[in-house]
Amino acid sequence: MTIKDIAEKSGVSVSTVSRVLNDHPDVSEANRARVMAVVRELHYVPNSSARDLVRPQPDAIGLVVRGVGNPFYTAVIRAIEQAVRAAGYTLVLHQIHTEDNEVPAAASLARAKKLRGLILLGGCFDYTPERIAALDVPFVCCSFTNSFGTLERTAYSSVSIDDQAEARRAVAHLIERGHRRIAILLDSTCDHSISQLRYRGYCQALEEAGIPLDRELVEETSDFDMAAAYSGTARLLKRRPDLTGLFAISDSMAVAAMKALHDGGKRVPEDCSVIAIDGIDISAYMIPTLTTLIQPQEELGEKAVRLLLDLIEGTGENRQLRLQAALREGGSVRAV
Amino acid sequence: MTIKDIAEKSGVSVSTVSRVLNDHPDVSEANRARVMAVVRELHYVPNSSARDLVRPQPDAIGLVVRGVGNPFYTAVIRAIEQAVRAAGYTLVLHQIHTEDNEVPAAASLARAKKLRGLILLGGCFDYTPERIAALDVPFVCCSFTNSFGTLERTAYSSVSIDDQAEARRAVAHLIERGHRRIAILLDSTCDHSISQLRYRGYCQALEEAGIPLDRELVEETSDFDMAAAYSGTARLLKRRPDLTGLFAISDSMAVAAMKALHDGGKRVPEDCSVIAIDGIDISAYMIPTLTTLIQPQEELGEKAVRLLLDLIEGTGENRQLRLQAALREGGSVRAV
DNA sequence: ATTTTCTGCGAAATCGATTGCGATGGAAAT
DNA sequence: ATTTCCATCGCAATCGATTTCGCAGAAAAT
Repeated sequence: MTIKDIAEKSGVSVSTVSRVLNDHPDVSEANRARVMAVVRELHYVPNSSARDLVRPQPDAIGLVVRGVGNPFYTAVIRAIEQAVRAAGYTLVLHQIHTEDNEVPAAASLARAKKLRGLILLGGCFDYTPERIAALDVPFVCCSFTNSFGTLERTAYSSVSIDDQAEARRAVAHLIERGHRRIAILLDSTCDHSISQLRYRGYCQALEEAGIPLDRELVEETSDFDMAAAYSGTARLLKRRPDLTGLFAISDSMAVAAMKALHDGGKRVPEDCSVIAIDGIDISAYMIPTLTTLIQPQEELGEKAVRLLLDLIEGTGENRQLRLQAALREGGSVRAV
Repeated sequence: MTIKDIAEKSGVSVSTVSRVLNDHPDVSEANRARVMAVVRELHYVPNSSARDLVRPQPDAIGLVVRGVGNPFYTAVIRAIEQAVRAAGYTLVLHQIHTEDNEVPAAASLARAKKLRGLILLGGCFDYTPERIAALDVPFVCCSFTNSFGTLERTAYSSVSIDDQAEARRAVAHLIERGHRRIAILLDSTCDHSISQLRYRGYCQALEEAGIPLDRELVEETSDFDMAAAYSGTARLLKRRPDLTGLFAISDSMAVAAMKALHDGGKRVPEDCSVIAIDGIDISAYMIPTLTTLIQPQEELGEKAVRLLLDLIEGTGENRQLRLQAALREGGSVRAV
């Protein structure tokens, strides 16, 4: 059903129908009513492709998220959505899974929806410069590590915390309180990922304190979910029951770890301290409250949007922002 | 920049360019290379509106979620996405906020993206039949209560648990274990919502057990978040320190409540038992493990998609599915 | 009564692609 | 030397809307 059908059935020209549909003044009340009646009767909806062809489409930007499941992203997404809306854009959200490669997804998304720009949230960014160029759309990475390493800073925009530095800070926090046998819980779902950066921070903190790296204290789960974190911690505990501190690379992993410690007979923080990075809402309600480095989730989202808008409307210059996390001292860490 | 520009710059007709772009065989290697070179050089991307005008666009269905923040929806969304993809459709995700009215949002979404159908997830559905008709697109409600009451069962498709019955079951679980002073923690962000249905179930269970309703044991938080649940529980505790059981209408509220109980000097479950509904992942990692009625999250999503596909491709008949929740007995409930 | 001003309306151009069909040319077959 | 065939390519129609422009005819001004 097209506008022509409406025109015929209501005895006017397509122009008039179009005018009615777009609230143009140049149409009589009688015709307007007649056309509207037909439109309603036939449940006619204008073809948006045809419409967009003539009228420039409303500006939209896309958000590609890997694993909406992670509660950490929730607040970020919310902030992004608000900022995007405030700037007069529409947000199209696209979820991808870990198995997928997000480049094609992002590209097809951008193509299909005529997006002005893209925000890539939560994933790893190990693309070659060629693949980035192939995207051919302004984009910014949010909490999105580029571990490919070969990219210059001007190759893309990004906003995130300094993963390595913050991880170092978290581990140093434990070391300062006398811990020496500190385990790390990380996940290896994505090579060269945030996990790797935080692992480097862990190593760095140990090194600075003169503590040799003990591979037995490194537990790498195969999956980025709580069940894996739980069983990983259980294995860790069996291997090294003498550990006194645990650094989890995410709050949700820390939560699962605390449960595993508890079930394994370890009290937190009396027997083992736990620290993490993220600052998801629910971690404040753990018993004891999780000590963690809170990422500025709202700010991450807002800044990401700002960077993207700069790219789209402004200078078009790539920038890389590193925000600071804030330590929340809960009850999960104790000096030994 | 249009296909015509590409054609001119590479010295061929638009047809040839189009053929190159669409991998048609009827084009020489020389031309193909030349055109591709120009395309890359100019970073040309075909206008999808124009393309869609000629070629029918891939089928997409939309998912309108109120508050992606709620971790309960995560698994549902994942299941929906998978099912949608498996059926050969694309999923467009649209987040809305509690302040917004989701009807216009959904309608504009459907219109703008030419969606074949809509899934409304997690919200309340108090629309009049007229407003539903105005949507004019196949849709199904998933975990989406219709409390308007005036709608016949054939007016729309839906899938959810039987909120009232499951709430009754949860509260009965406490009553069977000897509890009589059972509080309920609910939220009133949305009138006539899931919260209301679960409240009815609470009342029903009490009534069946001959326990009079005590308004002091009913705590209605103003916001659907954990902070509100925490302070609500604190108020509750101050008002009625003699309570022995607590029914939270969601897992995340239960988590906050457990923290408030703990901070208020009540041990769970020794002093107060806690039960909830939802079954979010993290609730299994609480200490003690939260006793809850687990909603079949994957099944909810899968069934929702199935119902929608029936509407789109099949009989077009509206159906209403009620799935069963499964009791998980954690450590948060104890007999008195 | 004639001219001028509006109001409404329709014909047709336009947006940027895809594609059927016919034309062209050279290679192969006769 | 014709004829046939096949591989390429371009013309033009088409998709479904919006919008400019000009033309009617009624209303207002002269």
